[in-house]
Amino acid sequence: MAQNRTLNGHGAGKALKRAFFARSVHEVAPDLIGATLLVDGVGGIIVEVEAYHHTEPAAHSFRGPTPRNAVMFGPPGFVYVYRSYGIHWCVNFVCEKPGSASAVLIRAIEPTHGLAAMRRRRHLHDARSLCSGPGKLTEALGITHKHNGLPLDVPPLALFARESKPDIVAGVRIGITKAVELPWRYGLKGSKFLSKPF
DNA sequence: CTCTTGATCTTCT
DNA sequence: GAAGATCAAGAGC
Repeated sequence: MAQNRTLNGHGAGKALKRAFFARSVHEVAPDLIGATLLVDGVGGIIVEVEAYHHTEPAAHSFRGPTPRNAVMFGPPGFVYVYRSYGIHWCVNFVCEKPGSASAVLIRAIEPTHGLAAMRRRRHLHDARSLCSGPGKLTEALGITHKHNGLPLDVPPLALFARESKPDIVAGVRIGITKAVELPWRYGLKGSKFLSKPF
């Protein structure tokens, strides 16, 4: 409702607490489309995500715990940040329950808050290119290994619910070579801020 | 527009 | 030694 806009000052719904993630990753992933993610006040609307689960070989948790993926095996509502291809950072939200090792990879965001900071970090001006990919959005929001294991409902992280259910599209996940047939990628229909079209 | 390649960390073989 | 939940730049069409 409009009152929430003035209450939280972010133009989005109420703050999401970590309990939001204590259910199936396949329910959480589409429910995150339209939510607003902020890191120190910088971020925007989540428009693309992918679900991963330890029972499926594309997941980092498939072969059991390692120093890198330890957070995935912990409680829901925390962030798992990993190094991708030696150069980028990617951010996931842990779901379900301890040991279930499921998470949602955040793949694209529509920038709405702190555009100047994002442009400075990305050395780019075009809003459509600031957060249109998992490695791009972490750079724009300033997410690094220092954020690995932090709870999503405590500063510097903040998440706000969408105010109405958007049209969501699903498809196969991007950039993987195992379990390629699973349609576990979700996006905001018609968004111009996706990493790739559906 | 598409295709190729370099960057170089973590895990697995 | 090789592959991987990526990105940007350069070549070619």
